[in-house]
Amino acid sequence: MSSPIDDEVPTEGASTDDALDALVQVAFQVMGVLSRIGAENELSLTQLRVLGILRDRRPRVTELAAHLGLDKSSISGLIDRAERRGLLARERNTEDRRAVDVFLTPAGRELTHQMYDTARRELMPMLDGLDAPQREQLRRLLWLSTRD
Amino acid sequence: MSSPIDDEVPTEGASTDDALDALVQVAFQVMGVLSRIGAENELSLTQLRVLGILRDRRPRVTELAAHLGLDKSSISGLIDRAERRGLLARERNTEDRRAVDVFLTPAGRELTHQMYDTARRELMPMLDGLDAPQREQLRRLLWLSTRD
DNA sequence: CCAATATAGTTGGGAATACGAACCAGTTAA
DNA sequence: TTAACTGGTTCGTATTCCCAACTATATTGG
Repeated sequence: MSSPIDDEVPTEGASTDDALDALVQVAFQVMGVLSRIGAENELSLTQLRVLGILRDRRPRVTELAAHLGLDKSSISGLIDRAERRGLLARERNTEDRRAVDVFLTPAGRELTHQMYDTARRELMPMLDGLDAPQREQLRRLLWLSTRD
Repeated sequence: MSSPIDDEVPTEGASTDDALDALVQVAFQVMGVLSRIGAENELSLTQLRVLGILRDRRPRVTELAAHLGLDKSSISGLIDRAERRGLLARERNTEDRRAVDVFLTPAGRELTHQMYDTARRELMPMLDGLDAPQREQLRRLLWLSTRD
């Protein structure tokens, strides 16, 4: 059993792996920043995400769960706590009265906006080494990655 | 604010924001993948990270905590459980006998390797839209971002 | 039209994560 | 050699997340 690292694939190999490595590194850094900003406002990363999703949506609980990749039972408590803090609210859906819509309150919208502003400021330095054309390039490259 | 004559200086706004947005999107996707791979092996994202860090290091507990941005008290239990599963081990540092070094067992190394292999395969599709030169470019751009 | 079935959300139990405070045990400084 | 400091663990608490069980509403088939 030798180390299976020795494969020398012509064009696919090293460049791709390194790009992925870099991507993972950056991903963790981004999470760190978002996590910290959340913590400063007594919000978990997941709650931060919830607020982010609600910025431009009014999903029902199940849709929210799907977005987050979580079980719907995990969402209830999450919503409870955020609702208790007045950041979001529930409302019974009128068409399907089993369903519950979730949406930001004005206070929640305000806080979300403020946090995402902070996030932008704090993430900015990560791109310090890039000039405008490089940023544009990065955006285009990453844009391709998220097209699903 | 829009002097259409010279597009040199004030291109800070939209391009940067969009690049950051894309970055955050991708970061969440990456986390999702890693998280799932961890879960398939009954490991939390944090534990996955611990194993990843131990691949090429033999830190003491405090160093590990610093790497993860966690309190050292959070690390003990984490190590306990992974140690109980035989994935890593502790050893009293001989120079400073208060300190405890943490390192992978062969089994832990094996599992880590296998998971990171899977991760590479699963993250690969994210770069599907990019050809080799673009990947190289991405790597270089992101590389700059992680230079701290 | 109504019983069987499916779906939406909540609740409760249990394991894991993370923090801070309190606590030993070793180390360094006064 | 005390006194102060540092490295790790333990304890108590809050949160997150899953699964299973449950209630309420919707849908379907006979």
